[in-house]
Amino acid sequence: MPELAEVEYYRKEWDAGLRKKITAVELHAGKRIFRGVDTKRLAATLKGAAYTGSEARAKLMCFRFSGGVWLGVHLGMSGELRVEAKDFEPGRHDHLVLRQSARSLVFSDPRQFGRVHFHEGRAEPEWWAKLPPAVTSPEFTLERMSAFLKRRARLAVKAALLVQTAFPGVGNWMADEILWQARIDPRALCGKLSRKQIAAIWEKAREICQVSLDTIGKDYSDPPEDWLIHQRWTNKGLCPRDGLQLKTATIGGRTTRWCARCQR
DNA sequence: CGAGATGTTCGGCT
DNA sequence: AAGCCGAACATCTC
Repeated sequence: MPELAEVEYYRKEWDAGLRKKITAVELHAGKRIFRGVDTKRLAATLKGAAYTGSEARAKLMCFRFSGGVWLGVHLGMSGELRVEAKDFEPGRHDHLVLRQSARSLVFSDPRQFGRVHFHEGRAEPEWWAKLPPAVTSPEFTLERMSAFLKRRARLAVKAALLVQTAFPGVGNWMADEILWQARIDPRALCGKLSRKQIAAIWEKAREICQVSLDTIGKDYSDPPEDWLIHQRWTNKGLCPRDGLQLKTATIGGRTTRWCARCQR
């Protein structure tokens, strides 16, 4: 499920436990989401620490704890964060449970494409510090984005939008949304895009990221009614602009839907 | 029962 | 040699 805005929404779920101490940690050691992590150390370190704050960047969340403890969570394809009762009994896919006196903070992920990061120390860990500039940030300039698309001249634009080093946080539905709003055929090669088209992608990418954060990211409310996402994911699949049946194909290894009339 | 799912990474090919 | 593609990862749902 989670792309940029969904990740921001899930991050805030754990706010219920802010400034409160972790009394116990329960986890499924050896599960894929903990690959590369010393789970014994993680559990021992978090126990007794207070949850002091969090932030989301791209599709990654970072939770901070007293004493210089950093916990990263990537939700992968099927991950979610929840808050449960203090005596909640973890299910099969509840791989990480942080107990507090009044509640349990839960990371659940059936498919386990998600992952947990862990770091102790004063300085930001590399997995958190080394993320590219957010699409909504001033550093995400038209020049920077154009240069990237030029380097990927032989790549379909849909595939380019999924490259996380260039469009951090953009996932499959956002990529389709950007191209639909910018009226560009997802199969178009980056090298063939006009300046005007590149400018449209830049503008729409920034706008869609921001509006998604302000709706889905805020309280999971719906983005504007006329967006493609409502047709793309939940309805029959008609272009919101002209009612034409959307096309479906695999582009960049992912299912892509677009309108053959208004996207060229 | 088989196919596909809002993601990332790796190995192999050009 | 960078860049591109498909497969793999693990599980559930339609």
